[in-house]
Amino acid sequence: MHDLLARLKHLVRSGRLVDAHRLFDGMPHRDEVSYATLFAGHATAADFPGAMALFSRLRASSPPLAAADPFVLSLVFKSCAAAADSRFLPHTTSLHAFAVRSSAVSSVFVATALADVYAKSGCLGLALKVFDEMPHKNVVSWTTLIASLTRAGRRHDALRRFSEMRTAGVPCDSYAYAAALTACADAGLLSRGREVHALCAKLGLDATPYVANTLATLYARCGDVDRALAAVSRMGTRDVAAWTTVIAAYVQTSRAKEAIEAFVRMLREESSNAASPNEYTYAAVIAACADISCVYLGEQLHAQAARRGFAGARSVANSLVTLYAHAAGCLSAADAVFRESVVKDVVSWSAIISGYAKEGLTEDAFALFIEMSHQCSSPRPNEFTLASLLSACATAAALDSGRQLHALAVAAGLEHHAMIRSALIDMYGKSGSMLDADTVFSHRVKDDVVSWTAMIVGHAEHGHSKMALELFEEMCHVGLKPDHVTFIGVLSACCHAGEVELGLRYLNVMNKSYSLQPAKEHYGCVVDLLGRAGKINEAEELIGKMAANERDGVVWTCLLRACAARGEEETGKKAAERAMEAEPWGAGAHVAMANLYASKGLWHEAAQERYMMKQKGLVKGTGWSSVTVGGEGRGVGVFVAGDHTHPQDNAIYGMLDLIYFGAGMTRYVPDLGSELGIGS
DNA sequence: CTAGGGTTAG
Repeated sequence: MHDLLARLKHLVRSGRLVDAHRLFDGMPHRDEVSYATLFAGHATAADFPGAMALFSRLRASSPPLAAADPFVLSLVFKSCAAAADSRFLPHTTSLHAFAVRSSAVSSVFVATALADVYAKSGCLGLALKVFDEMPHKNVVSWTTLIASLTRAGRRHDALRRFSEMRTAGVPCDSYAYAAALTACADAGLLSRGREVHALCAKLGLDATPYVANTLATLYARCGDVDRALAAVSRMGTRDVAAWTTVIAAYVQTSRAKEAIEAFVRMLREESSNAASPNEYTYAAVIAACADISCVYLGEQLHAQAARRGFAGARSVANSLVTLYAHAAGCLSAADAVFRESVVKDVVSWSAIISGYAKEGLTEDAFALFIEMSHQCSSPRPNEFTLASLLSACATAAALDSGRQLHALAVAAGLEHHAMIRSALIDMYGKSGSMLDADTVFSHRVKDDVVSWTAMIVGHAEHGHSKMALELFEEMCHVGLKPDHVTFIGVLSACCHAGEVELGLRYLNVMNKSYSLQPAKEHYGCVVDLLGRAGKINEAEELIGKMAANERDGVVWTCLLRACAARGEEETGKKAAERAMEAEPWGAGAHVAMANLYASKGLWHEAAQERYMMKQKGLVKGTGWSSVTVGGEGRGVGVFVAGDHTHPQDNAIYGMLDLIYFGAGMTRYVPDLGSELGIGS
């Protein structure tokens, strides 16, 4: 008999549940112990239906066995908690009732496991009730309570319970410290975390793998990579989680290169220290690739993860969708990974939605959102989902849809979220309603740089340059540090207002006072500003100050446009050449040159540019046509009609329509409107 | 034979 039980234990431990059942069925006698052993197998397999079937069998057994056995019940609950499926809630309720009737709840094991089930099924209220009714709580019960509160986002309550537990004199173990540290890490409470760190260091528990990893997570989330690495090095050998924590720490602090290097080192030491990357590791390192849009390496990691059988894991799939959705021109790859992934959560949906939103494919983004809402176990949209959709509305200037999303955000209780607030301001600003943007902005706590920036950009885009600049000064006055996006707004406000001196000063301030290195976008604004003011030489000089690899098609096209406006043929030609070098696929330089020639009445040269575009295959689509219109200062020279590749240009089509109608001309459908010198 | 913990993606 003992021999059979030992064999059963062995089979369960090695995960051979089917063999274990066969042995179990063949046993001459089955008692609570053999049942419990088998239940443990169902628990590790997260097989609640199997556990329930076995439980029914136990209750019907003859001679009768004690179904209320604490060993048995705690394992049934454990398998339910591991399955983490809210559909099992009715079963949990009846098992709870059974446990109460049979007084099994008085077992600290049963009650703790039951509370854990409720917490993991999203019924924190019921879980807390079970906890509070427990006559004796031990360190495991307290830890479960603390972890449940943390998972539900109630970190401060979790830490209160941690203090309560210590006051009650329950000695903490490494699990308890890890739970408290997780609460600190999630809430970003560095000082509280350091206190807990000191407590467990006194007991020497900071070297246990779980605690060390939690400490590393805490410090990494607070931006202190050095402390995170120090925490990990306290443990004997780095396990997978430790490596992953380190890699993730680099990713979270925007150090993608170091993250990738750490991963490479891990692979190199793989054979000697037996720590192989798992799905979380791949998810983290692919996220690093996504951050720096390194699709090439990301694809290799994709292949490697697939070979090792991790590509199907939800975390890896989500990282891959993010990688491909984030990089230009890989949306179909993102879509393929998304469609292939079996289990989709709110992160998967949000990632793919943001991919379509970023490409300006507003309708597809909304179609996906609707598809997500129609899923049978539809994930509730969260701040990431709504923010992506709001940015899609912003690019499409879709005010009505934006308003509906605003209502949705209010209904979901997300309107106060910083991410949502700034997305709303941006959407209202880009959709033409600064009044609504201002309402969102002024009714909330003004401590968020992104919201201020969205307001500044909004005012700048509306031509309210003075307001934009006043807002910027106010923002600095209240002690907020502008970032590089803020300066794009500031500089474009100067550009719209024609404030040459001011623009140059801000470009300088950016570097001197805020130690922000101006990027090509900033130079682009000022080049445009100088060009519009007719200071073509200064504009050219400024381009000379940029790093060579920063000089993209946009700055050259800015200069070219300025030349076109002033009829500066020589510099214009030079700029056009550079623009074509930087963006051989772009048609803008040809269009601008055609405009330049058209404005001088050089119709033949203008036509020549059009012909070159056709030669280069830059004009796609059927039935393309081009029309040359005589100048008269109406602003429009040459335009080309082709297929729409940039739906965000819709606003520009609209503006051009107006101009054309105003000039008594017929409507047209161009895709290169932005190159016609209209807009910024 | 029983209950709790760390690593990930938008």
